[in-house]
Amino acid sequence: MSEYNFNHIEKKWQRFWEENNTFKATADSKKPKYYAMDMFPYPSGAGLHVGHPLGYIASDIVSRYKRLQGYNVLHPMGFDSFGLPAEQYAIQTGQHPAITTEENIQRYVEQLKNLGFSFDWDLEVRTSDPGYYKWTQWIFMQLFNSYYNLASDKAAPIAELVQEFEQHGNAQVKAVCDEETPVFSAGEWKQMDEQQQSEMLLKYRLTYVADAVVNWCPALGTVLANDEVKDGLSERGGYPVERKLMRQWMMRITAYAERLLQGLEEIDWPEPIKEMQRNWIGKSVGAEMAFPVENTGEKIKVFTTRLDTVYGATFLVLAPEHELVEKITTNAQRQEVKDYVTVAKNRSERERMTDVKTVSGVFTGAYAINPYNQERIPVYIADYVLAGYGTGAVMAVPSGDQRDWNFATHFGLTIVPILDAQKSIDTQADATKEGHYINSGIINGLAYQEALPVLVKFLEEHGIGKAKVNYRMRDAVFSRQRYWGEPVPVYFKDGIPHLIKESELPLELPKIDAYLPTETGEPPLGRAVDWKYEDQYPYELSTMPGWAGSSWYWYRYMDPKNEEAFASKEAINYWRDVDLYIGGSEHATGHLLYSRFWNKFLYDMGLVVEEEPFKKLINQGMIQGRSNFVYRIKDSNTFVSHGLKDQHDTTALHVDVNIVDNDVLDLKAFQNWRPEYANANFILEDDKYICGIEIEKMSKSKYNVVSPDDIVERQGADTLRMYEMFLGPLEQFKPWNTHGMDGVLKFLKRFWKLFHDNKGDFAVSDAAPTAEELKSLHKTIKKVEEDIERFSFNTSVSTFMICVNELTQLKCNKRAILEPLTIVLSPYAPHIAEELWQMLGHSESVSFASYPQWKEEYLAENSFEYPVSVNGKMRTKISFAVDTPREEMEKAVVQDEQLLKFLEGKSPKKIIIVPNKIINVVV
RNA sequence: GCGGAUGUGGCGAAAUUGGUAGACGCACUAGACUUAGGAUCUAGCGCUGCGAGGCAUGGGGGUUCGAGUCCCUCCAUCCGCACCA
Repeated sequence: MSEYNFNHIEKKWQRFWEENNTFKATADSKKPKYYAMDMFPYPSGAGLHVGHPLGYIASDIVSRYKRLQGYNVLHPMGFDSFGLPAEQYAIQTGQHPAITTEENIQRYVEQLKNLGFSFDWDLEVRTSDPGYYKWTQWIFMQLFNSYYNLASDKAAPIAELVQEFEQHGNAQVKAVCDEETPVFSAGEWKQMDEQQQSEMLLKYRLTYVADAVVNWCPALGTVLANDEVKDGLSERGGYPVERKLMRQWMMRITAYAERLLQGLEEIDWPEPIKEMQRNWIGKSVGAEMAFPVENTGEKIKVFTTRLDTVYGATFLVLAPEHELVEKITTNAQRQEVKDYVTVAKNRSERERMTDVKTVSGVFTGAYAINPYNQERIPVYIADYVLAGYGTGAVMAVPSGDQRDWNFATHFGLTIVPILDAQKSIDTQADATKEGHYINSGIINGLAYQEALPVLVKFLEEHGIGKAKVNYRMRDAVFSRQRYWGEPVPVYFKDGIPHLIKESELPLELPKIDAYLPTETGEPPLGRAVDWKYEDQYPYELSTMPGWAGSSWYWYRYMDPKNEEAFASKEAINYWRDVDLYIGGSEHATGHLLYSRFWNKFLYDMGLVVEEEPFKKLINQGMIQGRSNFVYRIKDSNTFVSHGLKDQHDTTALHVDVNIVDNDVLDLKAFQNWRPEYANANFILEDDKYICGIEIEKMSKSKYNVVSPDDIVERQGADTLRMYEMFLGPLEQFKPWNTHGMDGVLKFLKRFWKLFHDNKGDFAVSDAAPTAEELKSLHKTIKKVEEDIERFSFNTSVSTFMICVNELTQLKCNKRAILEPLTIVLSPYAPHIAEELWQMLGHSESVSFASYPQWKEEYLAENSFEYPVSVNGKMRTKISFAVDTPREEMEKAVVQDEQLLKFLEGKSPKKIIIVPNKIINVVV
């Protein structure tokens, strides 16, 4: 073989790896572990496009590198195979989603194998596999059987709680539970019947059924989680979403709010993602206090982060949905309030969000009493107060809050200044905390820091409130009215949910005749015939959301075939957590938060050993599509080239990027593309049809999808891998662009050529390498090591190119240089590396070679040239051995003849030596 | 509005703790070879100037012997959150 025949080489080694199980990972190794994982894909019908492998290539490079470094590497791949598209397809065609899913996975696996990833395919998992979702259901059962104990600050078995109830009631219990949970004694507990006890326990369980206001999407026929709704539209499909009260399974993620927040401090994640999670959790520290309502005996609870402004509170505002609205409204105001509430309820989330400028609200007729100064203040309702946040009521301080100021100004309410340093509050509010309080009773003359404890003490002494931490995050809705998801392992007896027995897992999806809701509006599972627990009790008919299966899958990879546990103790103790997790940032508040929640729960249960699942996270940027356009002159079949389009009235149309080369349209191919274009005419510029371009998301409908298969066929997988890395920093978003791919292929050809003589025969020399050759090699090794350690893969590719350019110049074909270079290159271009490694006489895979370390002796023997500046001006250069001590260098510098010329007789004041960089002399 | 990021040639980009800005690749120009190919090799390629040199990292200011990098300020683009009390 004389030419670099990548097609032949790549097929050969992919087969070799598969047949030899080269990348098998087992937990019993004596080596240190490294767990590199990608976010597993949803296997869509469109197959992979060139954007998908970007993150996989990066994690594969790290995996191969870590193997060379002597680590036992776990590098698996699997499929998040429950999901909407397969179900939508099933609705249209009647084909079972399992069949579609299976076909799509086959295609994905084939495409992934073509790219030469070092996955251990024996570990593949699929969330829709009953052997897998058995354990998703099992974890659900553990959550159902647990509550959150605030005393120990961790989850605990519900059985312990029941025991406590039997002995002492719930007075001593410190647990996360529903707001309205009443206090009861042991006696009262025992008096309750089974149904009442069950209802009570549901208030404590980490997963529970409750009537909740949910995001209902009529078009999709299901509820959606908050993170699946963007701007009032569904993330998938972009359908409108409405608020609806429904009985749903919920996950008590709020119990973990504080730990989810604190945990962010320990993990090496990109700051934007951490910030998004902090934002989502939305912690705010403040106080909760009750305002009594005049003549009613009712109290309005408010939450505030600015208790210090309480003397400036001149009115209260309730959310229109607040439960007290009905009770406190006076007869005189009743009609007006009713009208306002109706209007507010009928406004969609979306309208409410877009219309934030308009001030609206209604007086209830009621007055509350400010407990600090006994002032009588009016109570309003307004939709700028949200029912779902805090207590659904606020104390309004118009001098310190702009929205309150706007409201007060609009309705002519009193504005009381409370700080002496406050700017004029005639035109706007001033939210600063500077100065000393005025008009403020017990805190007059104090500053913010001194005032707060005084106010909190007052609250507590009078029993009207307390300091409180509030979180924006709500419990997660866990039900989906869908077929293609995990069945919830629950049946109902007299309306009370019961878990099925563990031995009965998995509860498999029943067969149904159509994948649509029933006539009575029940979820598709309601169509299953004879699907009853013990032939009499109805099962839960909703299924789990998409995030259920992906919230623990990294444990299943450790031990995917285990039928006794979700993973064995040994496997979990060995692999522990994911060292490197690569995936898109779109999962910031969904998958990544839910996974951390479930992991913390499993940790509390003693089932796993690390509290945080993903130690290091990298978000790879999306590769965008580069769409091409043709311009059709209106009402004609004539297409005008991009440069001339402004002379005509045209319509821009997407054209398949595969029939465009370098923005030049292949006219023949275009005429054959679609029947209606067969007789198309063209107006050309310079004899060419130039297409317009736009950067968009890669998608079928935009005809800008580039499949990796074609690239692999034409330029090879190694070229594609290196090129995707070369394109720029991993985290960055960048358009797909084939210009430059030739440069990478050229590099691989040159590397191949170094091992071959003029006739194209394999030829390496055993001669000893020269210093120059060694320097080139070691520079490369050092740089590539550093690059991989800091996930800067694009610069490595440049380093390889420089090295091969240098060696080509030196005509170096020496084994002592090329052999280590092959090893270093192998994570990036594994196929060509294996081929050359074999030619060099090795029988095992290059992955088993040990990584060549930067050699101490080499450093000591070789010198480094320091540029020397005098007062910032570059003057000369002096060479030193790499590890020369600083004092020696300083001595040598002042004696250097070249330098003395520039010092002009003056002696240096200061000599600054930056290691390996520069020497700076200050006169 | 709040929070986060980014801004360097014709293009993708590099510069790791402040230390010779533009490595490497693409495109482009000139040349060599030739079985004419979308192959290979050589040289050039930020702006300006004949030249030595001067000017350049979104704009302005500062710290420093020295700033793409640090500080202040303004501008632009992208992303996230958004009546959160």
